[in-house]
Amino acid sequence: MPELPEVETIRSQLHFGLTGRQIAAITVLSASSFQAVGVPVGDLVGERVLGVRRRGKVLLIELSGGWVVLVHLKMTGQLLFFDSGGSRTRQTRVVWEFAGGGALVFNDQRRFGWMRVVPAGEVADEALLARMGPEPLGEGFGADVLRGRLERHPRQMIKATLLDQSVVAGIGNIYADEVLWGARIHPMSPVGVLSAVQVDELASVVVEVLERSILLGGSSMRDYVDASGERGAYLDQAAVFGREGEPCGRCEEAIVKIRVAGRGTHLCPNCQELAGP
DNA sequence: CACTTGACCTGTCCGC
DNA sequence: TGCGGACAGGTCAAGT
Repeated sequence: MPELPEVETIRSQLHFGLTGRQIAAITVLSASSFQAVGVPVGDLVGERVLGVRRRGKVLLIELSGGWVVLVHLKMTGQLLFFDSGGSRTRQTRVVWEFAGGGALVFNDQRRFGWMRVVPAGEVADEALLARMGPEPLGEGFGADVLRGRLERHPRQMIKATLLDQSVVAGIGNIYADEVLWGARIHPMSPVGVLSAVQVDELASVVVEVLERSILLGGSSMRDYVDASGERGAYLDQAAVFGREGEPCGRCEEAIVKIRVAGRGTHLCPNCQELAGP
C-alpha cells in the first residue's frame, strides 16, 4: 500500500530524525524481514546514519562503514521512529536502537516487506533498482519521458503499464486509479491507442496527484502510518479510489469497481471512455 | 509478447 | 457464534 507519496513522507521524517544517530543494537524478531547475506548484524552496531534517500517505493538508509540498508514496505509495512523509547507490537519484525535513546521500529503484519543490508558499492546491482524507471517527481520527468517509456508496451493495458515499476517508479494501485481518472483515460485502454494529448495530460496529472498526496501526508487504507504513527489524508478527497457507488466529481455518474490486471480498479464509466483501435 | 495465476503472509469481512 | 472463503495489493516466478 505504501506508494511513492507514503514512502516519501516517511523518508523525509526519517532523514530528519535518524541522520547522525549511532546504532546501539539491532534486534531481528522475524528472520525473513531482515536480509543481511554475509553481513553479521553485529557489524552494523556503532555505525551512524548518514541520511535517508528514496528510489520509487524503496527507502535507502545510508550508514557509515559503507553500508546501505534498503527497505521495502510492500503492503503492510510500517517504519516508526521514536525519539526516545520505542514500543513494539505483535507485528514488530525488526528494532534498531540508537545510542542515547530512540528507536526505529519495523512493523509488518504480512511479512512481505523487508530490510536488506547491502554494501554501498553494490546498491546499483540490486535488480529491483537497476530496472526501475524514472522518478515522476524528479527533474526532467514530463510528457516526452513518459511517452518514451510507454512506447515499449503498445499493446498493454495502460493501468498495467503504470503499475510496472520499470516504466515509471513509485505508482501503485491507488494512484494508478486516481491518475487515470484525472486524465480521463479508461484503465483498460491499450497504451498504443492513447492520443498525444492524452499522454501529455497523463504526465502532468501524475505529477499533480503525487505532489498533492505528499502534501496531505499520503493515503491510509488500513495499515499505513507515517514515521510518527499518523495516518494520511489523501483518501478523504480521492476521486475514485474506494468510492464505488459514489457520484463522480465531474459528471455525477456512479463510480464503479472492476478488475484490471488482477487488481481492484475504480473508475467513472462515463468520463473514462474505453479507447479502441 | 501479453496477460493470468500463484506464491509469499495475515487479518478482516461476508455469507451461510 | 463458528467456519470457510474471498479479498486486500507489491513483486517475482511460472504457466497459458
